[in-house]
Amino acid sequence: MDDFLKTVAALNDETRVLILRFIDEHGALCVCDLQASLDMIQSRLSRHLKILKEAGFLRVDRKGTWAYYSIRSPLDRFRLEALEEIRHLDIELPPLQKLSQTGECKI
Amino acid sequence: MDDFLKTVAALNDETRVLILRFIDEHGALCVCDLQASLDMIQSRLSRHLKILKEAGFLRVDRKGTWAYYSIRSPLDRFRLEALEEIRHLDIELPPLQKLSQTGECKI
DNA sequence: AATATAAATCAAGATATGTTGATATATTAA
DNA sequence: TTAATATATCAACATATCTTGATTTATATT
Repeated sequence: MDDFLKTVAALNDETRVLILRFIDEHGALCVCDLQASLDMIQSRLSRHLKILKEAGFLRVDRKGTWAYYSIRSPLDRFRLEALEEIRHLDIELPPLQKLSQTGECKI
Repeated sequence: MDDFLKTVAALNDETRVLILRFIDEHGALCVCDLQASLDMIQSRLSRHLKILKEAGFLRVDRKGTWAYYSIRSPLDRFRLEALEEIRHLDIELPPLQKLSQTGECKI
């Protein structure tokens, strides 16, 4: 029950659904990429990324000071169905700003 | 997005998961049946049943003063997957007390 | 119509969750 | 070691959600 509730709680926020969808669309992204792309302050993103990670949706890979978040794989059936459902939502995704790649990352 | 969040918010509560699972197990039940079976006060149940109904999981059929709640059918794919996931949770279901049938319903 | 019963709604308080700005931690480079 | 950068965490506040007991609404019975 706890795992299910944690999973569902993670989905129960518009910000997190957007983050999940955005990472689903673009693959591994670091916090500053997301910050620039989604126009969110860092502490806010960090909080939501942690919740999504602990709910089993995301994984983190550290490369130097960067933390790259990507969709965890494999996802179990329910989480996969949730992600699929999110893919079909009419969400306007802002353009990707990949600052970490161009070295422009100056939060 | 709103529909998805409403659906997910409805699932994001232990009480509602139990109610959903209980009705899924026993079929149509009225509020006083649930009250007796789940040992919850009426206003609490009424609130959660409304949330589950408005999230598309339950339907209501009024018969006299009784309101029978049952799983809405057909369920769309995601809600069905959620229900299936809930079926596989290790939830201890209390025994059914069908007061409305025996005329013992005296809230 | 008056009464009783089942369910819905409301009001108040307690708890949880999200946001922000500030601070702490960790890694890299000079 | 010191400074800089990316990320994580904390504290404070605002908002949302859940619970309970009281009240209201709707239906049925006398």
